[in-house]
Amino acid sequence: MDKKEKIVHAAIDVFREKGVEKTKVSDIVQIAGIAQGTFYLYFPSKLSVMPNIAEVMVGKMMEDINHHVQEGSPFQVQLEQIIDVVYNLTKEYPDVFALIYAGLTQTEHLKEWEAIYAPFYKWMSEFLSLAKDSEIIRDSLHTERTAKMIIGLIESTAEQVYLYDNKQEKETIRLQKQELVSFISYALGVKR
Amino acid sequence: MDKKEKIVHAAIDVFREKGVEKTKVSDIVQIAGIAQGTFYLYFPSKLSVMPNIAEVMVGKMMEDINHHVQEGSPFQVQLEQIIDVVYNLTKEYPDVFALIYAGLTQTEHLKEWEAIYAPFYKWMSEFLSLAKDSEIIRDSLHTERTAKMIIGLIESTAEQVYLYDNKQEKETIRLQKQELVSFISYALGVKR
Amino acid sequence: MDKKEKIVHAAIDVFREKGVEKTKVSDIVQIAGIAQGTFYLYFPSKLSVMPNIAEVMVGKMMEDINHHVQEGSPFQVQLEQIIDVVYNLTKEYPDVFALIYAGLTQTEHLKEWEAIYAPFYKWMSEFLSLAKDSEIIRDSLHTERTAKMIIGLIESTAEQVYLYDNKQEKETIRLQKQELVSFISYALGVKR
Amino acid sequence: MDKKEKIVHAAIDVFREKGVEKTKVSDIVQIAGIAQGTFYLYFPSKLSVMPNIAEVMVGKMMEDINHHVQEGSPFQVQLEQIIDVVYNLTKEYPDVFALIYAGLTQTEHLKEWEAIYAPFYKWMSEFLSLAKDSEIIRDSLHTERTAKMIIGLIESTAEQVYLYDNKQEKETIRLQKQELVSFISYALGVKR
DNA sequence: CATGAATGAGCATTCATTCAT
DNA sequence: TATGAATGAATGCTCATTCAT
Repeated sequence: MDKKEKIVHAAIDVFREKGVEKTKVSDIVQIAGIAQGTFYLYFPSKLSVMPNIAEVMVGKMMEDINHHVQEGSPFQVQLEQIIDVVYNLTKEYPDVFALIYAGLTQTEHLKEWEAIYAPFYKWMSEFLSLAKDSEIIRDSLHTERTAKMIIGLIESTAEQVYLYDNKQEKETIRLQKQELVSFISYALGVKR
Repeated sequence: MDKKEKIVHAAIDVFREKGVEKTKVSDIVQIAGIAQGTFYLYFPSKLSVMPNIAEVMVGKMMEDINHHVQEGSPFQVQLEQIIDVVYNLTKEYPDVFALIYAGLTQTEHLKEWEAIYAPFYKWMSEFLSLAKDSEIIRDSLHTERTAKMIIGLIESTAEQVYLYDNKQEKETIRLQKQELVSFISYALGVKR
Repeated sequence: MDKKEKIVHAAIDVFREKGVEKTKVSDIVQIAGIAQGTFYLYFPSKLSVMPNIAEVMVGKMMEDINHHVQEGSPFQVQLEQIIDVVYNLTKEYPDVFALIYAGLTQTEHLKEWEAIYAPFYKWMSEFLSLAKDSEIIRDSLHTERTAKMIIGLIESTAEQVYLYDNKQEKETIRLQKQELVSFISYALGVKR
Repeated sequence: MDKKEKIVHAAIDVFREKGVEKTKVSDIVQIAGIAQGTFYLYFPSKLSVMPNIAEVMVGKMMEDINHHVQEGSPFQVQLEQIIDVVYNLTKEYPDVFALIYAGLTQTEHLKEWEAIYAPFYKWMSEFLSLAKDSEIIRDSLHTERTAKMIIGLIESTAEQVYLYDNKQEKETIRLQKQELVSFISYALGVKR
């Protein structure tokens, strides 16, 4: 792992623990095990690490998707698998996405968000296209637009469950997921 | 308007203009027209104003909903009106919601979020209940859970449109909204 | 107890607990159970309470002396009783004398110290005079000067025992006191 | 002279001139010729410099003792020389000792006092031991305990002379010293 | 490339003091 | 007299950034 990667991963850890505002560059370099000055060889400022963090997180997301969503499975099952991936990542990194969001908001990097999220959007679009071609979902939907909606929907519910609500019970989460699968299935007009 | 309100409204203005991180307490008190020390009589820190800002924003939201959503109108029209309200608020305060979100994440106030958002959740639940009772939407959905989903969905798409995508064209936004109405209508199993 | 007395006693408590520098006027008024503004009706500043505190402490000292030193007892016994009084007060208020000292140093009130301590000096002078007249102690000593020395000596050893040395054992303290009695007795040329 | 030493010496100067309470960290760093932030690399706060100041002062004391107390001289003469050293230092730094005392009281460093003063205590103990072995002073005294007493006694009289009493006349001081020499000589049972 | 001691502008925060009630 | 909310000057302290090694 090179120095740059070390910094990014250290930043994720520290941001998670202390929040963006309270994190000092000195905290990051300490965890990264490098010198204070070295940080500035790779990043011009604390917040400029954000896009790289986002990239890492989206990378994780895509990796998990590729690992856990089985192309052969029925559409609804794949949908559940996608939801599981997003929920699990949100659970594991309860606030990193919020953090990225916050961090990006505070800089001029917001525009990069689209580009960073592009792989996930693209994957979802293709997933929907495939289903549309196979006539599994309704023909009237616009795959790109719908892809973004679904991703936003899954993420926002995941956050509601793992961030806002004070630690819900397993059963509640299961019900919530089921409701979400139904909601999306109906929305897509899945033919059973 | 008492001092506390003055601070909250000044904070909204300054946060919008400069972002949370770059805002100094001195900026806020200057706009609020009070002394530096007075701020600390009401709030222990800059970020602790966040929950109150959130309250104000949700208040605005509920007010707009009550003004613009006509109870007599057909379900789909009301749905469009709700979406318009959320989109317009997001457009008017493009980053305040992001800010609240970010600000809350950075403090321990995240748990208050649920309570602050409660009025909106409740309104939406009742809106769905009514429609369910009138057999306008499918009977199988759970109104509370679905209410949260719809709110999360509308907000996340609104943010995608007004925050991430570099200022979209009007036409694109219109299409996006239409797609959203369809998506939700299908999801709810609206009987036409 | 009138307001002024309340302030002085509250100040003693708070100074002991937090030290002079870290004590806020607001702490004092809170303990005194009066309003912030009321403080300034009686004292112009935090440090100006010091001389009154000193007075209270010297008052306590004189009171204890009058209670515990028996005029009829042999000289050495009375000496031990004096030492006990000073030691016990130092033990009970381990740092108040240091505090007064510190507080006085920081203002222009140092000169008042002499006046405040005067009763104790006077009492000790007379105690020595009496003993000198009765030919219990050597005739060559100057009672005023020696009085101050003895007081300084007893106080400094008391502080060494109760402030600096990390909480000594009872036995050590007893030995120390005995040594002190001997020391002073020799110094005064006590005839046995 | 390294940065830390610079800070300590600057602090002594500023504390002497303005008193502890009125001294700002910015005053110290200005005299020390370093940056504000640098101060905090070496000391966590203004008062935490105190133990180091104490060390410097005790260092000065020992140096003067070694210079001015002649081992060959008669016991009484050496005693006078010790008293002169303490008096002169107290005169030269009329409030630094008070300051240290005050400063230590206000922090948690009081316990360090013993360690810092140790060299002086040790020197005095040995001085007494030697005199005891040579049968110059009475055999019944405990050297360590008596050493502390004598040091406390000399210091407290010096402070009475140079701090409390409003600038005494030379003659008064001479008499006071003489009285002190007598007092100690009797106390030690010096054989003439 | 890497370091980490030093910097000092910048800001949050405090708290003695006031004054309208 | 008594109050305590409001004040804002004063200051401690932080921490991103630099640069000589």
